[in-house]
Amino acid sequence: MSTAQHLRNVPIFSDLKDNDLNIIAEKMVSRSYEKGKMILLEESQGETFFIIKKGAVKVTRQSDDGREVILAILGESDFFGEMSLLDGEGRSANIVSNENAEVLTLSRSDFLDCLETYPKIAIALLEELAIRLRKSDQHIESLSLSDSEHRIAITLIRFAQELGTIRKGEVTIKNLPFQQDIANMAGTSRETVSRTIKLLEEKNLVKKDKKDLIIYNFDEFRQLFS
Amino acid sequence: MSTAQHLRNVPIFSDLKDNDLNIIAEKMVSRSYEKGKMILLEESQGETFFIIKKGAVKVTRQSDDGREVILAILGESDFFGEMSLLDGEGRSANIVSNENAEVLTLSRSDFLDCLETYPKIAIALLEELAIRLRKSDQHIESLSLSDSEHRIAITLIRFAQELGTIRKGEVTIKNLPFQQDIANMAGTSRETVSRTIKLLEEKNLVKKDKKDLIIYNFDEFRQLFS
DNA sequence: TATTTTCTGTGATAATCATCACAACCGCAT
DNA sequence: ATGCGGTTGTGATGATTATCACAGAAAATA
Repeated sequence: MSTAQHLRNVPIFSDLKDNDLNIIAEKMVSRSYEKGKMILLEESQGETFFIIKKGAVKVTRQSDDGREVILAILGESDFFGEMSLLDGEGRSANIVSNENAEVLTLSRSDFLDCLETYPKIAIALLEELAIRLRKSDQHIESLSLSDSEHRIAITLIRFAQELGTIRKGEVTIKNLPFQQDIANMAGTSRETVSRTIKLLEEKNLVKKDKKDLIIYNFDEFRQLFS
Repeated sequence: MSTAQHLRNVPIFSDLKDNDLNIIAEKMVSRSYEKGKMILLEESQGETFFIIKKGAVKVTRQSDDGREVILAILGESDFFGEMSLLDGEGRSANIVSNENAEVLTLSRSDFLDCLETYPKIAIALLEELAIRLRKSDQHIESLSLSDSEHRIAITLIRFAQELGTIRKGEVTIKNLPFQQDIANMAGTSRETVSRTIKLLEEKNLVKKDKKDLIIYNFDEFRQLFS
């Protein structure tokens, strides 16, 4: 698939004419990272905008004592790196490739040019940031007031919405992330994730199937936990 | 002070020429709310953009069982309401006036017109949203990995940065919010806030002075807790 | 000023959950 | 197959912190 075709799938570029898309596509450079590599380091200068062509990345923050908080997991056609380009601050999060990943990159100046040249991109980007803020707010709410069962359930709902496939009300999350990653998103411990998923299975709300997780009745599940 | 003069202090408008500022100012309507009134209700349709002229508001989310999470406290020259205007989703948070407050409002269509007409506003707004996302990320990190002492300290740091005045390394937070509000931001209980602040006093890190809180050495304090 | 309401301090108790420790399991390379 | 690194399941234990209960302080209202 051509670079322009990839861009077509990215919400912030999808409004553009083919012509303009090609112009931008030419400025982009493709790179790839193997699983577990750090793509962006906390505190380094932000000079690049990234779009995920293939694979997935974790957006994390790390505490002094080495514990990791996962802010989000991004997949194909998601983008990152825009924050420090926009506000000029250094990076505030690390980005680690979660699988082998291919990305398209755009330099700081080309990115900012885009915003000036195509106001539609700026507006689409505003929309996307608004959506992310909303998700952050929900995340904060869940961390603030729920017990671990709720927090884990809400994390599963997030995965279902982003990685899941629906079939008659039943959602299958293919390739559920490791318990440790779920724990780092839910603000709890790995062991508690293990015990809680078992509990949810005993309540007949979910079922594990090898690497996948099935939520029997997604609407009911959401009702119960959010 | 005229409406245009107020706008001048708002980051996203500060780049504009006087002329353009006046045009926008004319479209704005002033309203006031007494303390404790709900300005915006969760789940209602978002049709207005607000700028705080005077006073302060709480941005909150409420759980089914009535507990409240405070996402942010906004003060003069801050704005809100942009999120549902941008992504078209319903409100995701409540806004409650924390003191008697006066706001300037702009209708949905006037706001969107502004973005189209003045790309600078769109870019400045992007910057502001990036800053907010960064704060959210920090908030999420602190809720995920700290114990209550750290979470409360970090909440105090947030207040210091937004409401505090510095004097030779010593920050005074005038009119510290109620313990219950601090607890709702830090994701803990009111009693724990009481005990923790006492603890911080015993460690000679802070001092209460009537309604104010003094952090003796702000840099050291930040070092210790973030 | 008196009175009511709201906010704060503090003990006692119980619930939740992190942590440690280790066995079992899985996928993968030899 | 056999072994090995990474992942998961599960018990026991203790620490942290929420909750309840109420007294005292401060602020708002009459």
